[in-house]
Amino acid sequence: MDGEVKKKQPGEKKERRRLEIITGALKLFARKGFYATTIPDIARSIGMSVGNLYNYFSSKELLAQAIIRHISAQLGAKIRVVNESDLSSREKIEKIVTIYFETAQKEPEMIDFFLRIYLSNREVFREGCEGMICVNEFVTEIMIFFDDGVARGELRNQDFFSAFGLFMGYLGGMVFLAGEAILPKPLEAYVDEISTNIYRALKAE
Amino acid sequence: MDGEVKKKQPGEKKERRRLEIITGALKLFARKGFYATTIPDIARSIGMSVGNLYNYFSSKELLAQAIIRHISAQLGAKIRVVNESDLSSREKIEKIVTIYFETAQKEPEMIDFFLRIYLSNREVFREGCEGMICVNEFVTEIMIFFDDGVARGELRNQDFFSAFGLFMGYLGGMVFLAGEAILPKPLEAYVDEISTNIYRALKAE
Amino acid sequence: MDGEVKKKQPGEKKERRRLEIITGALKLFARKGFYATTIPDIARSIGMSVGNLYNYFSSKELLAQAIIRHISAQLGAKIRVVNESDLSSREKIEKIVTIYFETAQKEPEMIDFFLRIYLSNREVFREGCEGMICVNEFVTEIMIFFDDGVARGELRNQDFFSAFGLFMGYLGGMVFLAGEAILPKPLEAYVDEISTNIYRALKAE
Amino acid sequence: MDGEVKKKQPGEKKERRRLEIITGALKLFARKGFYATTIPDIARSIGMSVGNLYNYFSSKELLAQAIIRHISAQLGAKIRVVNESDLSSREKIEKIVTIYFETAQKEPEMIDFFLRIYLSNREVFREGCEGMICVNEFVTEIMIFFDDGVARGELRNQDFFSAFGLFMGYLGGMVFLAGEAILPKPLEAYVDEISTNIYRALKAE
DNA sequence: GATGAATGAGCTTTCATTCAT
DNA sequence: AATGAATGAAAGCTCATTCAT
Repeated sequence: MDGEVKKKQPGEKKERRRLEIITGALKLFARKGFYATTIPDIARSIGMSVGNLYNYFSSKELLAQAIIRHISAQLGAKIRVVNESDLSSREKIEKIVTIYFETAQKEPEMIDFFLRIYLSNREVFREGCEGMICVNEFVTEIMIFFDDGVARGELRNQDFFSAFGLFMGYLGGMVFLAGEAILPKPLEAYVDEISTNIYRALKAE
Repeated sequence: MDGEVKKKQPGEKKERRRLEIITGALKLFARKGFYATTIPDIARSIGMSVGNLYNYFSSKELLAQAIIRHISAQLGAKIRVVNESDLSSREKIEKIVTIYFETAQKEPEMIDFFLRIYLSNREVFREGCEGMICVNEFVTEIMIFFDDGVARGELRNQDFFSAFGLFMGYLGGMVFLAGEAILPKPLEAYVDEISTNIYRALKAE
Repeated sequence: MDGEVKKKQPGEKKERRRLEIITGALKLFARKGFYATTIPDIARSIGMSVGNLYNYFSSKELLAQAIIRHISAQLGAKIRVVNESDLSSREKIEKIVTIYFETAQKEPEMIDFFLRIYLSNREVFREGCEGMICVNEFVTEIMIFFDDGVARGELRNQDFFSAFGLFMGYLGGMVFLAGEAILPKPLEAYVDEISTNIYRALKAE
Repeated sequence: MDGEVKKKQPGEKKERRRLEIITGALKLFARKGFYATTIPDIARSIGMSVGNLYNYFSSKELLAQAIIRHISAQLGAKIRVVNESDLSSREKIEKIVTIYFETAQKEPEMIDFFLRIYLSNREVFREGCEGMICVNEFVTEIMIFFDDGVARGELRNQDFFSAFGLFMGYLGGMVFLAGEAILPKPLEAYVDEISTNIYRALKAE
């Protein structure tokens, strides 16, 4: 009478489909922008009908919001690993920069969506992603990294947002420049320089 | 110095009208985004007919490109003044940060357009603004600032783009956070902290 | 009286479900109109799946037609009681008016469906409810009332439809005005006046 | 300096186009219903592009509201002529019934729109036609007819809406029956009988 | 130069209906 | 009998752009 009843858990296969949509839409949005990507585009790219797509996400905006939550969770999880290690702040910075750039290299759509869709089309996220709630998991990990560093005496105690803006603005800026094919060297080649810059900016004393 | 023939310089009044369009469109684009702003919107906002507007800019994209060039020129000019002064690099950084934040405060549409329209809707600038040519004047001034600092031995010699990404990514990130009303303090209150962070990251030794 | 085999009577439980659908759909149609009511709406409102609903009614139109037949039967039955009484025509008119208004008050969806769905969306009833066959039971009772009155010498002998149009058009018009909250008095307050008007119009001499 | 300036009166030709749309849309709405008539249908029927139609009416609902106002004005004007004559109430009733039926015969779309679109799809008129304001001109004339009759002692003084419901419900009902091809005789053949019924119902004493 | 009516492709979204389970 | 995911045609509406005046 309590043997796990599998049936009727509202998802399972539906959850898989949902993820397919998110992944497919993410790619298109990142490549072409929010407005230049149409719902038929997305549906076609994953072999689903327009109507059915709407059974999963009842508007284009809601889909975009699900995507940013997805990205935030993915990136957050990767950084959590770093936070849970016992590296020094200097080493953690390098790890995080590496993670960010690797992601930008291997799954460019994730970072691109973040930079070009989420940060720029605020009207799309106004209702449903107030403040930073849709990006909460990611921000939280950066906050933990920073607080830990301060607690250990490795980083200067300053307004979190000042440090956050430096860290994320810098990385975002570099990925943008890379995307525009302006950088003379490949992104990875900058890891050391950038980590050093960030560390110098944030370190104690 | 006054013999110049006024009439028939290919523009003059036309040039004035052109600037009106740029200024009006800039405001609307920055406020509502590229796609949500319509040509009739723009025409109406400056009391001009759609048809006539097309006599000045033959497409919405070309108008947007003219705007970003305009912004780049404005910001570039402000930074040139700093570069031409004989302040130390540390002081110049503070000046530039102040200029950027003041602009964000007083003419938010300029920075907003840069962050939300130019950086994000790349498809709009793909043809006509390859690389950073439309933003050239601004980038050049930052480059001059950096090279001077290095030449004077005040800044570490490193890849320019690494320094540029730090500087502009950081400032852009902070303005974004301010725009989202996430910052606990007003933007100006961060000038010192941020300038310090940037200087520490870039300084020699 | 109890030997009847319960199982396998081609309906029984099926008949009960059918009625549930009719009642539920009636409410929604009357409230929101034919086109604004969706099949999923209806299914949800009675806790049935869309697929299964189609086992009972193979199209939205057929469902609407079943509903109007249902209403006609209900109203017809109520009027039959009046016809079978031995009241005078004057009294019968008053009874019928009262029944109509009471129904409009207590089960507004019945009258509303009649006025707003059946009378207006003729395209829905074009095939399947030609003429007045779907509303036959109701019309028949009005006809009986009229013929009786004429036979008894209480009502003037005239074209039935002229009398029918007066009777039903009048009542429908009043319910409409009531629904629009235009009437200064509650509907019941008009029973006497209206019955008098109808009687004067139809009475012999 | 005061010779009538024709230019720039906001309409003229535009007004003509507007009327074309109203007339064309009226026909389609009356024939197929509000929801079954599409904007492309309407545009095609008058040889205009969809986009341009929206320059005249910014929504389907607003178009429908313009139509009912148009109809009300037309019918109101016809009845006004009767009101301004010095016929007896009995004769006026006959005139009005004749006008109504003639209109139903010659321009059936006007009466049909009134009965099937305006009266039934209230949601369409909820915002913009509150109460009876869109149908004001017509109702006013009926009110004048009634008040005059009472003032002259020809009609019984009773609640106006009771009389209005009788008059208009009756006529509407008859046109409906005619439209359903249920009447054994042509509509005009009923004028006398109906006028008599109405007169008997309303007359003094 | 200036006007704004006109075009029409294209967008997001809806929904009756089907069908594999 | 029952489910609800899937389909896809079609709807209302928008807007960059053109062009006759």
